[in-house]
Amino acid sequence: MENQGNINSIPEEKPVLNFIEEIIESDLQTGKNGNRVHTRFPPEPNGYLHIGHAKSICLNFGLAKKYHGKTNLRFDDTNPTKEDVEYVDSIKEDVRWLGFQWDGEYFASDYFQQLYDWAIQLVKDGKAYVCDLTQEQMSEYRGTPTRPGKESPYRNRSVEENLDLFQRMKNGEFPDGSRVLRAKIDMASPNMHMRDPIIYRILHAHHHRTGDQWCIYPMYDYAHGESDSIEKITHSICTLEFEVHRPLYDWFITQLGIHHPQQIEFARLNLSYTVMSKRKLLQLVQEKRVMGWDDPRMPTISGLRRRGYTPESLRMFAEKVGIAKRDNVIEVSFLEWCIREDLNKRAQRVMVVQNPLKVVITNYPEGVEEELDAINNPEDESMGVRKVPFSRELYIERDDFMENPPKKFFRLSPGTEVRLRYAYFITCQEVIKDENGEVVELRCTYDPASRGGNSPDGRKVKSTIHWVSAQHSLDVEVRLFERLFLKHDPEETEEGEDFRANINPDSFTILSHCKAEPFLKSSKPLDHFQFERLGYFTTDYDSEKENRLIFNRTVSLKDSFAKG
RNA sequence: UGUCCGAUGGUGUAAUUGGCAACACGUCUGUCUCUGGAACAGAAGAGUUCAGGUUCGAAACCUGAUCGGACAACCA
Repeated sequence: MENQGNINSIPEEKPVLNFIEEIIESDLQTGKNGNRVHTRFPPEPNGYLHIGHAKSICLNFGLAKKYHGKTNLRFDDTNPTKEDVEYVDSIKEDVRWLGFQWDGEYFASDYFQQLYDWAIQLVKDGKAYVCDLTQEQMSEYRGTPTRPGKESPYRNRSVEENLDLFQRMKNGEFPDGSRVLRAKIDMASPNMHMRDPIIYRILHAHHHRTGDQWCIYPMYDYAHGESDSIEKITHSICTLEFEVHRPLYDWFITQLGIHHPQQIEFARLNLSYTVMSKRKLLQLVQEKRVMGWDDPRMPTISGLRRRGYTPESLRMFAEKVGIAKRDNVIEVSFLEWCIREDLNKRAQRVMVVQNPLKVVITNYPEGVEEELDAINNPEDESMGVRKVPFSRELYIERDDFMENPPKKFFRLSPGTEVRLRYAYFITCQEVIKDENGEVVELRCTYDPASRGGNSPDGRKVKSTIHWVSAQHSLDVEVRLFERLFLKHDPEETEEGEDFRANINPDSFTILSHCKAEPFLKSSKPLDHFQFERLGYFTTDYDSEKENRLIFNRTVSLKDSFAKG
């Protein structure tokens, strides 16, 4: 680097702007919205939020924060047949948990009256009409992307007739599906969405907020832009598939002559090996193939939370994947890197043995116990130390012993000396087996002078292993989850393959013979730990319900899913 | 046989709008450590989908192609 060493020539840190920030900054410069930035996060309450929504949440709230603006939370509840209050509650909880606080909280249903009045205005202006075509006829008349559509025979009804019919639609005089209100635009438009799109449909359905007050409901395209406009949103950010809808978004607002937010599209998040379709996730829940929306295998925010992901890690992930218009597929390993990065700095270390092997220290006095100091987090001294009990009988990890070790194996084997972390050097003297030849116990000797983990003679050991004192140990249950859809990369899923193939309520590994430090007794749901050498774990909600300690593995210490 | 979008190391995003293609993750090498694929130090890796054109100069502008995506729900 030519600038090295010369402090004066170090270039100023250039802020890296994504294309949306560029639009906002340019609007700010021209004073387009009176220097206001107002975004919104507009989920439909028809399911739980997933990691893809997290990207959108971080974007919208992040932008508002960066430009000292505001962000609304708006529920796009225009289809009562799919929506429910359970979902609005979960959405609020998830957004809050992610660390964001919205300025306004609204529902599209708050605007039903205004939307209706505007529809009347469109009818009066001759820009909307009631159409009696059946669904089949309408799709026939609509044409195809390569062939223009043709006009509905009802297209030229008089304003009076339209007004009358629309009011009677509203009054519940017609059955579902019998008529719709359509915008009068252009049946020959190359953009299918401009071929006289439907504005209102008849739906005699109970709405979770407005009850039975309405039996006609606005379509997304009609309700969304207007809702943005009512809330004086400046930048309406959505995903790429709505790009084709933008002309329609603009059309309604222009016809109505109301505040005009700018719709900006960005590429949605795709995660390798992960199914993110709400419809499919709902299917898993309904078929009870998972414990619920918050099953630790689910890519939902609540599932990730229960699995031990932190808001910080998700925010870091969202920031690092960036914002662009190009389709992308992010490796799940990258998400896992983010959570390791975060947890490495803050997770309390604790020794847990997943597959215990008994070790007896033959030269350690019986009936004696002592407490040794263990560091809570080598990455963060301020987390302090704790006491770990030590006694004559211990458990170590079965994998940490090999009777006939290969060359690179430095852990315990007959005759070798290793360090018990924070404790003593021990040497394996004898291997005890059962009648099947299985190793059931090790007899070792310890060096009393190596207390704390170092020998005064400066002798080195090749390895340090973790352990727990048998009599003090806690029995805990550990759940190991795979990624949700291990073999199904959305890119590679073959046609006809069932994405639910290996998802079952109990299709994860439960280790029920784990031995842990007594320290864990006080752990509460969603506490984060690093079980030394084994990975990051979090206490499951079920611990309280079932009155025993259950831990979910958030992620292993290493990337066991590395490409290959 | 339509319209609209997009294409930059293995991955994801940049490139002050025409001026030496940068950052992060991953990969590799080394050091260190009382867990560790942690930490620390270093290296390799793209000439920007292709073919033309404009220009002193193109990832960027123009033309044509190729590949990928979106759009034909009374869903959002």
